[in-house]
Order: sequence, then C-alpha cells, then structure tokens
Amino acid sequence: MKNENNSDLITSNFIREIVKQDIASNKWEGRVFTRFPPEPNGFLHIGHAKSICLNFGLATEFGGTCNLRFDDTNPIKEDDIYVQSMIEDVRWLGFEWGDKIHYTSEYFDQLCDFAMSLIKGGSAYVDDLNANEIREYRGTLTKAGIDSPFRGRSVAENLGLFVRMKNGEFPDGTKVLRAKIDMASANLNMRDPVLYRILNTHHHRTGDTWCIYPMYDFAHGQSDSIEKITHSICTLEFEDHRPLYDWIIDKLGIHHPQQIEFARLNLAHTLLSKRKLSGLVDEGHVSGWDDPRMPTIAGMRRRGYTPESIRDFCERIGVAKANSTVEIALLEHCLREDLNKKALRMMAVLRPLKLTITNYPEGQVEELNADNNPGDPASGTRAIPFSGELYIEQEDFMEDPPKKFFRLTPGKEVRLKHAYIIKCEDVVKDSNGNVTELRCTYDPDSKTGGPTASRKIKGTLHWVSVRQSKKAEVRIFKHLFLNENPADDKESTDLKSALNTKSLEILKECRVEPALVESKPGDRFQFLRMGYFCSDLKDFTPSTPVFNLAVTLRDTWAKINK
RNA sequence: UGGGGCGUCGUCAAGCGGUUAAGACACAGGUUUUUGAUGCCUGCAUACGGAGGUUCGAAUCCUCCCGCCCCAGCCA
Repeated sequence: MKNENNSDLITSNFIREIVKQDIASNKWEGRVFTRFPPEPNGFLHIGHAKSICLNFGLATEFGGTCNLRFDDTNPIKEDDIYVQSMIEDVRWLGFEWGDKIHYTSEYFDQLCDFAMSLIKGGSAYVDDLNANEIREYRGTLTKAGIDSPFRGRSVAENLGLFVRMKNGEFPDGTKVLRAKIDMASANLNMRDPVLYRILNTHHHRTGDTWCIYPMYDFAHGQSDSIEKITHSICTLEFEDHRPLYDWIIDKLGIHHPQQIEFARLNLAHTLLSKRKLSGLVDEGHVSGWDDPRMPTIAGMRRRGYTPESIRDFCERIGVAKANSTVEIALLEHCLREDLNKKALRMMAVLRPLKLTITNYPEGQVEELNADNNPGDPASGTRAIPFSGELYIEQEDFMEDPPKKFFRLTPGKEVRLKHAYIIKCEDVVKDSNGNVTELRCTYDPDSKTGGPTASRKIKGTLHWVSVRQSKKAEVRIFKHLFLNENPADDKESTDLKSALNTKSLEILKECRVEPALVESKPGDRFQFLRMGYFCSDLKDFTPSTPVFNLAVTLRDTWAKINK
C-alpha cells in the first residue's frame, strides 16, 4: 500500500534494496512472497503496524503476496478473540491477504511428519530430562553444555517414544523431542533445542486433537517454507535463531526462504510489549485493549488515528537494524497532517465561560455561515446559530493578561470566529472572586462580509450559543508513562509506579455546536483552535455525545507562555 | 572471559571509495491568515563512536579500542 501523497518522502531501506536485488537477479523467479505471522495472544500494536506495513507493503509494491498467518503453537496463551481482533486490525489498516488466512496449527500434521523424518535421519531424539535438568545441562553463555543421557537412543526407540508422546501416553513435561545438534555450540539455540513438548491442552482451533505441540523454532521456519515464502522478515532477536532454521530446513531439504531481521519499533513514553500491555489491561490501569491511551491499533482507532496516518508513520520511521526510539511527535505529526486535510472544522467549548452581548437584540438568533474546512472548499459550509448569550473557552479570557496575550481581556476587542467583533465591557464574579460571566458589546457591522469585517483584530475565539449548543463529554488523553522509555525504567518494577496518573481527564460540562451530536461514532473533527477529536466508538450516543482527543493542534502560544 | 548484532544532527534515517553528508520530525526566525492552526520562506552535522592505517581521495576498505542491544523458556 503506497502513501501516494508522500511518495517523495519514501526513502530506501535495506530490506527494500534486498528485494529489488533479488528481483533483478531473478532469485525467486521474481516472486515476492512475505507474511505477517502474529501469535494470537494479545492485541496488535503500533510496533506490529510497522511489521504489517513492511510485509504487506513490500508485497504490494512488488506485485507479490503477503500472507496473514497466526502462529498458534502455544494453546495455553492463545485465544480466538485475539485472532478476530487481529484480523479486524490488519484489515482496518488497509491491507489484504491472499486467498485465505493461514494458521500454523493447520500444518501440525506436516510438522509432525517433519519431526519423524528428523528422527529417522538420526537428527532428533526423545529426552526424558525435565525442564530444570534441561536448563542445567544446557550450560551457560561461557560454558559448554552436557549431552543428555538420553541423547544416544536408537532411531527405533525415538520413533516409538515420539509416537507414544503423540498418542497421549505421557503427562505434560515428562518428555520432549529435541534436535540433535551440538551441546557445545557457542550459539545456545543450537544446543539441542526442544522441538516438541507435551501439552494436554485444548487448542482454540484444533481442539483436543493434539497433546504435543511444536515449539516456535520448529514451526516458524517450516511454516514459511510450506507457504513458499521468499522473504521471511522478522525482528533482530531472531538473528541467533537463523542458524537453527537453516539447519532444520537443510536437513528436511525443503524450500528455504531468506530470513531478514530488522529492529523493532520503540516509541517514546510508550510500552510496546504484548505482555506488559496485557498487564495494563489485567490490572485495570486502562479500560481495555482499546483504551484510547493504548498504543494498540484498536486503541489508536478509538482515539481517532486514521489508517493512512499510521501507514504514513510506518513509512517515515524507516527500517533499519539499529535499535532506536521514535518520538511521539512524529506520530502526532502524521495524524495532524492527515486530519488537517480531511477533518471538518467544528466549534466546541471544553471549559465554558458565559459571555453576554449586551447590545445584541434580545431573543434574536442568527444562522451564520461557516466553512467546513478552509483548506478544502469542496467540503462546503454549514449554518451555526449565534445569539446574545454565548460560551467561550475559559482560557480565552484573562483579567490580568501577560504581554502578547491577544485573546479577550477587559476593555479589549476580539473576533468571534465566523461572527462579530466584540469588546469586553464588564467582568462578573462570584463571592469567591471567580469570573462567572463576561458582559460584552458587539460591532454589528463586523460580521463576515460586513462593512467593518476586515478590521484587523489580533485574536479570534471559538464559541457556541448557550441555547442551541449541546452538552457533551470530552476525554483528554496524555502519555500513559512519564518516562521517555518506560521499558528502561529500572526503578519501577511494577507498571503502576511508572504510570502517569494524569493520563486521562474527563470533561463533562463541554458545550458543542448542534451539528456535532448528529455525528456517527468514529467520525473525526477539528474542534477549532483545540485539536482533532473523534466521536467515541463505544460510548458515543446522540443524547450523551462523547469525544476523544486524538491530538491537539500545534500550539505556539502554549510554548511562548511556558 | 562465549556467540550474534548495532553505533551518521535533539529524534528517526539516506549514504554501498570522489556528494556542498539526502529527507522527515523537532527546534529557531520570518511571512500569510477571521483557527496564536494550516500554508509559504529561511536557518539547523567542516561532520559520520574513538584511534591508527590503506588510498590521489574514506562515513564508506583494514586493524585495534570504546559504547549499546539480544541470547542460558518444555514462550513467541
């Protein structure tokens, strides 16, 4: 999938170069066949999006195919709800897979045959050592391992034992099938890795058909091989496993894809590990996998991110082998850039302050014309009700303003967007000295198109009419973590202490222009001068509209003010 | 003290023996603007982890050193 609008921004990356060279040299008869192989044990996040965009993107770019394959070899952790969410997320991101969805579990028979063939070739054996013993026999980083006493079993014995494992004759953990490679290898993955373990567990797809399940290392490479994948793209930590995959595939003499490793994404102030994210969900620190603060695809979708912005982001961050942490600012930029083009402008007052126009005709209501998107004339216009009683944003008024504050202050003029120029004449306060109302006058000729409409006024405010505006809830989100790299936070061993306690702010007294309550869940808008917001996918109803802050507008004033 | 990787601007990241060392984000300044938004313009690495070496010429090749990441699941 190309980001047409940013084609000039696309730079090369080493994987794209490899693919190009392979096509040029006709290495795979010009084929490009990739796959995205998640384990269905959690929700997909922005880190997966990088891999999805890479794999599906390469296939699209070079006229190939990308399979979606669920790597479901560990029934203890996996569940169909995760496969369903992953299917939805990949599709939402805008990608299409080949004729069907693939599952490693559909290769269990073949994988089992591969194991038999390894046994027959004397390259695998059944080991009776338990997990602890296997660890002890494995040695350490600097010390060679020791052969298992069961390593010398005959082919016939191994075959018999493995069949009995498969037939369910042994309890969990009592036996494993191991590759017979080299217990002294400097690469720990080559020290007779476990190929099959006994797990008397129900599998979400194969049910109770199996009680032995292949390890990832024995399933992944062969699955790629079975699917005739040409480029097996994975993350850096599997670099050490490549010699093992090569060993197995060569022993089996089957199609040998080319594995290429790249650095996974790290995002500042964000945790990208399914394990830790599920911790946030399980411990109730967020409302679920789709909490808008979550870096999951589902969370970002609910927050208001567009598939286009995520794809653009994944293209811009590049692909390399160096570990790196991308700033949130880049992600936010991608969203703003996309939404600036697409989002209709609306007016919403998040923290209302009453403003009365004393010289406006009592009871009069005008329908003012407003453009829906100044950058896109095709988006048309809409009518907004204006009256003598309005709400403006509390932060848009200051009694004792700092220099360069060009919003409303006593005695000064300001323009109301799409409407008139007003002047603050009086400030009403309650007994505690809090400002409760502003009393202003307006210049009737200053309406858009009017004789004094072009008067130069520094500040322009958004507003809504008291009577016609609707009440709404707006949810403001900030980083879930204060630390730039929460994963590196050695101090806080538990997630809780690393959390930003102010990551969610709920504003229940917001007032929005009437058109907004007619929006559909998932609709995205620019609330003028505030940011981009999205009607909540779950909680929005016309009677209780709920909007999520997707991203604020750039705010130079906030910077100056600091 | 084992093995596998990686070190180019604040953050990503091109670069593949001869370039003024791309571009983006961020940042700074200017300008347009009825969003302090957007747009537009300008600036932003004599420098490529360090030290040597090869070469007419090195971020790119060689050597040594330094730093960071990954690996001791019957997880993926």
